Amino acid sequence: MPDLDQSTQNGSPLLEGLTDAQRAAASALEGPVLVLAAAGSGKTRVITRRIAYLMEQGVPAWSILALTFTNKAAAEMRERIEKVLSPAGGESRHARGLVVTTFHSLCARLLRRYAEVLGLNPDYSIYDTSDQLSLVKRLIGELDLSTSNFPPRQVLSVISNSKNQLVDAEMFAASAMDFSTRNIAKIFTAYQRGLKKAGAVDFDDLLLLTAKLLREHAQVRRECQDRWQWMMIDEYQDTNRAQFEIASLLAGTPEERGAKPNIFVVGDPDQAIYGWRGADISNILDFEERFQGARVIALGENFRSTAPILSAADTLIRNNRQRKHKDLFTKRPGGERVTVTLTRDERHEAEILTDWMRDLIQASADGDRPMTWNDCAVFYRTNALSRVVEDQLRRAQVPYVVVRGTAFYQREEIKTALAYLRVVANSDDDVSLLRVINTPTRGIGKAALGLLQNFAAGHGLSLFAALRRADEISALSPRARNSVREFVSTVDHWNGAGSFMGASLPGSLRDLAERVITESGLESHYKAQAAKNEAEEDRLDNLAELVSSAAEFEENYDPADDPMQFDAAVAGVGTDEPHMLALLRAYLESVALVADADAVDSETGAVTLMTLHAAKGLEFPIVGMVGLEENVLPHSRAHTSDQELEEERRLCFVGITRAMEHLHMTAAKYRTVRGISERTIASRFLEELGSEHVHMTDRSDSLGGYGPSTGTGESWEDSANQFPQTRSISSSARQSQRADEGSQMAAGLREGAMVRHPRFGAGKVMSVMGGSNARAKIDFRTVGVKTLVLEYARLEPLD
DNA sequence: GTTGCCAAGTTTTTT
DNA sequence: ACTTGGCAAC
Repeated sequence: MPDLDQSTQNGSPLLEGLTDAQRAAASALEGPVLVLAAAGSGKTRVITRRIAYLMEQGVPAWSILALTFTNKAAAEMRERIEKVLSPAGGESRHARGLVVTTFHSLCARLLRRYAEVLGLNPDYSIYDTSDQLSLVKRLIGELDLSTSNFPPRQVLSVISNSKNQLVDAEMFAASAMDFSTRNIAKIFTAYQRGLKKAGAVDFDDLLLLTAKLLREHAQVRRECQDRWQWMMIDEYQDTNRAQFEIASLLAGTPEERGAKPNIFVVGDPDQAIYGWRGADISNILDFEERFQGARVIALGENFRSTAPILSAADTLIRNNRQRKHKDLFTKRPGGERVTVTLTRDERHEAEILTDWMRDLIQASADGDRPMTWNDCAVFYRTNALSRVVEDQLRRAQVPYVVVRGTAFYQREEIKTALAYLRVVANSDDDVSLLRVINTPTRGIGKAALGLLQNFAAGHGLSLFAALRRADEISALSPRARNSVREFVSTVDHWNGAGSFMGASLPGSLRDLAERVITESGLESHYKAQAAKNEAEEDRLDNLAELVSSAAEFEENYDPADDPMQFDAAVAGVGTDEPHMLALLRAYLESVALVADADAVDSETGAVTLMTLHAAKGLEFPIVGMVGLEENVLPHSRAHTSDQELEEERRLCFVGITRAMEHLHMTAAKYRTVRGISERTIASRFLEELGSEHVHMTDRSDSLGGYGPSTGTGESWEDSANQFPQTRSISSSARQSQRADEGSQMAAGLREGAMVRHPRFGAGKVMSVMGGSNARAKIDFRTVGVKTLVLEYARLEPLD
């Protein structure tokens, strides 16, 4: 371990520009440190500088491990570190080997590396919610239980909670007493057996199995501890029990280390919003107990928001009882009050926010800092609320982007194509195989499939192994037998019968993806569909987009980036394995672990729309929040306990504290839920903002003539005096003026402009279509005209 | 074996 | 409102 010179540290240029508290945190190098960082207090800055500073002090990059919650946050942090290390730009040599990643990715890699120790297939698939669901449904059937007594979703949620508490199927079964719980335990056990047989793990297993691996295998633990001498965890308040255990095991004990472990965690209890996913705020309290002698540093000063926004947030969060109060303060003077508006209905709500943003942008045009749509964001509690806002923005021709990173991968055609690839990587993966075996239909229907599944179960085989022995099933019709034979040989053709050594193997991941899509018949299937139904045309584009995503991944793939390449000597494992398989595996892993928040792109020139959860960690000068109503925020499902209600309040707090300069919160008097318009009740959180820093307006009766008339409910009457009536000044006159500009910004592209695509090369923009899935028709020199979904197409403008 | 229609449940947030 | 799953007709 390098000798850290404590005396010179404050002189490092890397610590310049930090406040005293920030500097204290960034330069607290050794031993356990807990940083309680209030919203907007510069915690990312502290972590970034600290890592850079460690390296400057001679700590090798590869001995540092930084954990974040989203890939996006990890990528950003890495970028910022590289910037700090070499401000002039250019390759930074220092950062090589530095691991900045998410808990889940780290675990995925650890499990890959030590698969053998756990008796796990190293080519394991990662099951997402829908894969889990289809497995559990099948098992409930096989166990002769009914899905109405055991709703698969609920069963899965019990299983997930259990795993997050580090309780595996065995332990769960041991403590299951009543009838229902015992049956759930049966399903749990069967589920784990099913996963194991399929060579698959779910999201929770990634954590649970890693915790097990580290706990039970001292050798593995030692290897990891030797490698990572310095650990950092961001958003620590959102770690669950399993993550705490993993962090704890990686950090080690003073006895194991011969010194206090260097673990540095940063969190804010007021921003804990993942309790429902098993996150446990007591991890913050337990930190000092587990890591004796931990230093605790508080960052209180806010550098993000104006005073009124901050005061409103502070006033709100004081309503949480289970909380240690810490002052939020800013030295920034001035700032306008927070706007709260009661609107007629959800369309009116979206309209008002749109006008508001447009007016702010206009007003700033002549100032020293002109704003653009890029500076605006709209947050909502549930994804369903985005639609109306989208509609309104589209009508007003305002460019916008919906942050939903997982949406692409959940489309039917993409899921199917990926299922094919998963079968190529791991033919034991029954859930994926079942998805593709008759998609598109190839004559292996219910009857044939039943026989094959029986045969598999009877011989203890995976389904694919049963397919290979289809000839032994006499009941199978010759026709089906033929289809099966053909299917098996197609798959064999793709993966060299599982060995990836066959002569006809495709040379690249892109080729493989392309071949799978055509040779599986998916392409012609969707082509036929598209000919019948225009709405299906997207699917072909999406499949093409998947191929480019694979191509892009391949281009950026560097096996040396794998955090498990401990060093050339230790890495031994896997050096002579087929490159193609490693690549495919890494690709499938990367698509399995995308998060919604990963799709945030600050360069689009568009308003950003996202859930409050996805907004964590971000900031925008102009923020709108919709749906400040009871049963929306706080959500109707969060009314059963104080804990849930307080989490909703923190969620609201997170939204407010994203705003730097302007904040507008709205509530609709009537909201259409599942087709029917319902009277709403204003969110209790609005009152809890206090009145001093808030400007409330009731516009629910303005522009009358639409929606039900007032007077039926008491809900708004109670607080009527808080919403003084004002006349709405429509800015629609200004709308058309900026409309053209807006739609072009949506794409960031103009017709006739030249762009570069990672795969297709240079091309000319023929036309641009805005909206939620903005597309552009582009004429490429190499491949001709293609329609691309801008969100996924990584186009670069060329001038 | 495949296709198309109707009924029912459904979504709170996400790795 | 919108998707999903089950069932009957082709």
